[in-house]
Amino acid sequence: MRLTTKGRFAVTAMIDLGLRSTNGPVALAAISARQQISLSYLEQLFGKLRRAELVESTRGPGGGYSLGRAADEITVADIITAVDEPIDATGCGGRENCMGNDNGKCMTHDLWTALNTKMIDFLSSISLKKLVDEQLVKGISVVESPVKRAISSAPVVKPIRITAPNSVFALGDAALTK
Amino acid sequence: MRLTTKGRFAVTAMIDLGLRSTNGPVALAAISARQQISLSYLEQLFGKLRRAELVESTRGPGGGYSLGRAADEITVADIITAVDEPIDATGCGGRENCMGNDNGKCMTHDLWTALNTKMIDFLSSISLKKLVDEQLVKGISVVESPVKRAISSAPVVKPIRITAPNSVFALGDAALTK
DNA sequence: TTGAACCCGACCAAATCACTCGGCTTCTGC
DNA sequence: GCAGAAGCCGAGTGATTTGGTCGGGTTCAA
Repeated sequence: MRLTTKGRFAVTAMIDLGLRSTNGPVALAAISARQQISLSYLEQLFGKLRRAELVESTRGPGGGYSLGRAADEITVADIITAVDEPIDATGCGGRENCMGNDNGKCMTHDLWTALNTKMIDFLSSISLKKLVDEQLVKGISVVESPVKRAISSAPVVKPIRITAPNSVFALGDAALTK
Repeated sequence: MRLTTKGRFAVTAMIDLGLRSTNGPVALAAISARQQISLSYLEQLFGKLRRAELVESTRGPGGGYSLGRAADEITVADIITAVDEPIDATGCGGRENCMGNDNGKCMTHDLWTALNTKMIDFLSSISLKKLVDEQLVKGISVVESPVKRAISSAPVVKPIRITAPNSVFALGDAALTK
């Protein structure tokens, strides 16, 4: 499991979906507009999320995506592993033939799978529902999006795109060690 | 904070260092051989670790690296942020001018810094000492490396290099949801 | 003064990221 | 029954990161 902005986009989009999927499917175009994520990129991410059965799609007009199962049965780990699909990276190929040093099997193997497991456990302990509820508490208005203003001829606001630095989990204001 | 193999290499190397730094500094060449990490790459990583004061260097023959402070005062978060130096990535530039949607400030900001903080807290709760002790319990032999065999004319075993898939925290055998 | 070790910057191939484009399929509503 | 809204899909792309090499330093013990 890697942690990049890719995963962050996915989690963000899933929360947006979780917030609004109570009445019918949500169109990617809406999420794209709200979260400032490119539509085509969202399509790619949701393709993976759908294959992982975290979301379901409804085609045709009025269609969109809905959650594949209850929000409290989807974890952050699910989402991130779905879009990042890492497959394998124990460092030593996979089998314990990673010798070449003194002790039989390489340290890296055991060590990293241990830390790995901890991370997975942790991210698995955070459900989508939890994150959605946190957003609701913060007073986000989930009003049925007032998409009235100039139905098709809006100036479309320039995609600005902040040359997104793709590091994830950047340090916030809370002074860490550094 | 990103989580990539870079961070994994750094953590692995630091544990190797923690395991053996009881008697004098440890040479990068030794870590390179044991952990199968390229020497020059290690030099880059340790350059950053040194600048973050997580390790100290001793130059000249017999030199090497030692821990910059006690192993229980170095956390995994310290190590990863030292080598990955992410600077910023709240998605919305940094200030709360990330509007363009209905509600004043974008959801992404609060949301991700929240998750971010959780991750930092978690990784900050794991000390290097903890990881080192875990390795010791597993019966790793930290015998003073028997580097006697053919002092300089060894066949050097081919660097194999498993075309390392650089995903980090790959899923172990423990069946996750997927 | 040799040589073991760290130090440093330039450079590189491959992969990944974030994204675009263009064309398609499916389905609703008129 | 067809226009169009939506999802679906694959190819391509520039920028960045990864993981690494190379070549030269500097420092210092023996």
